[in-house]
Amino acid sequence: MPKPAKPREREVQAAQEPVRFGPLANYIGFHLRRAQTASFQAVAHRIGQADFTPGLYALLTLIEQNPGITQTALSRADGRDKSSLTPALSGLQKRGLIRRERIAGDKRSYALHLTPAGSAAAAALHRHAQAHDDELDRIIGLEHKAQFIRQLRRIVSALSADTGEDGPDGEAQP
Amino acid sequence: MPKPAKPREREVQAAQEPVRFGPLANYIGFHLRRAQTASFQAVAHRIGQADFTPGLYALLTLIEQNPGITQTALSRADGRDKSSLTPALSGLQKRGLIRRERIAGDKRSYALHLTPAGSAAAAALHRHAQAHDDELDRIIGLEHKAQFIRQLRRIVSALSADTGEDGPDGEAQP
DNA sequence: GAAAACTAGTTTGATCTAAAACTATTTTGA
DNA sequence: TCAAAATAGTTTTAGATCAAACTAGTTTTC
Repeated sequence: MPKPAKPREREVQAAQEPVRFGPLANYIGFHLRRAQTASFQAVAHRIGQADFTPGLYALLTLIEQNPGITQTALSRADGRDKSSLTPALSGLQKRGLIRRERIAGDKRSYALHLTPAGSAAAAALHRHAQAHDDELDRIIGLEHKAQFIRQLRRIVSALSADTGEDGPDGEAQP
Repeated sequence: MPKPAKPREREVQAAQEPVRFGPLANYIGFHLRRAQTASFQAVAHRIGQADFTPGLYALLTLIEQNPGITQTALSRADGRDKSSLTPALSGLQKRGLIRRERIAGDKRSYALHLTPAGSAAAAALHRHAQAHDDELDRIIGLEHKAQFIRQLRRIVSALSADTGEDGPDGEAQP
């Protein structure tokens, strides 16, 4: 990502610094995407050294918190399509971080577990994630954090209501 | 997106409704991604009939608001890498929605403009976008909207500070 | 007790994305 | 001035994502 480095004068208005956002400036969706992208990139750079992405971290954590979870339940919890999980989980398995066990009563589904290596990786990633979220906490302000997360969750549950999804209803605030 | 349809009892804890989110429950970044995904999908379904994506809509609007903008400036304003814009803009040009004019003083860059067809498409999309954002407004509450957007923008500008990006500083609230 | 409907997971196809390498041009600075 | 550094945009590469089609196994229903 190259620094913009003082752009020179131009006859074309738009090449200058001040860009007009028009209706986008008032759209929650637009700012949501920009904030998410920025956050994603920041974490990705933090944990990219260890060959992880924020998405893989979320999978490891959800499996850690819910040993034996199935892929479909994991997909719902993570808000990603189950077909997206297939290659991600294969990768984690190939790296020896998770196990997939057949469930006795149902030969269709797998029970997912972390391996010891997976637990270790998760522990290391938690530290990075915590550091990143501390930064976000500073940006948002701890006194606003609870409400901010509540608002984000409300968006998730309201917009995916028609798809029957459950919003993250875990333990909310410390 | 299939409805989950009342899951039956299982011996595996995790297949049940209540999924534990652990540290993720308190991570702004996690909820940010989930909210953004949900919002993106909702808009995509709305405007998908017309073969548009939220990303294409943002490009059209930014070009509409900043006639003659260059691709690099557009990339910065939209928060996406310029290489991502190349195919998107080629598509818009092929569909006759934008023009790319060589800039007199600089043979490297293009000045982007909407065609009349592009303006018409943008107008139609604005209606969809407005409808979607009205829904988000209801979810967040108009009395909280300004602060919510301010928080999202703070995340963008704080996290991309090292990359030299400018946060969206357009006209803020109505 | 089958046939039909449903569920779990994978495969395939189409998009979208960032990053790095590359070409062409412009600016800088010694 | 002219070589080096910087900038605009494209190409290439690799990876992620969803949706739909598919396979295999399970439940429902008549």
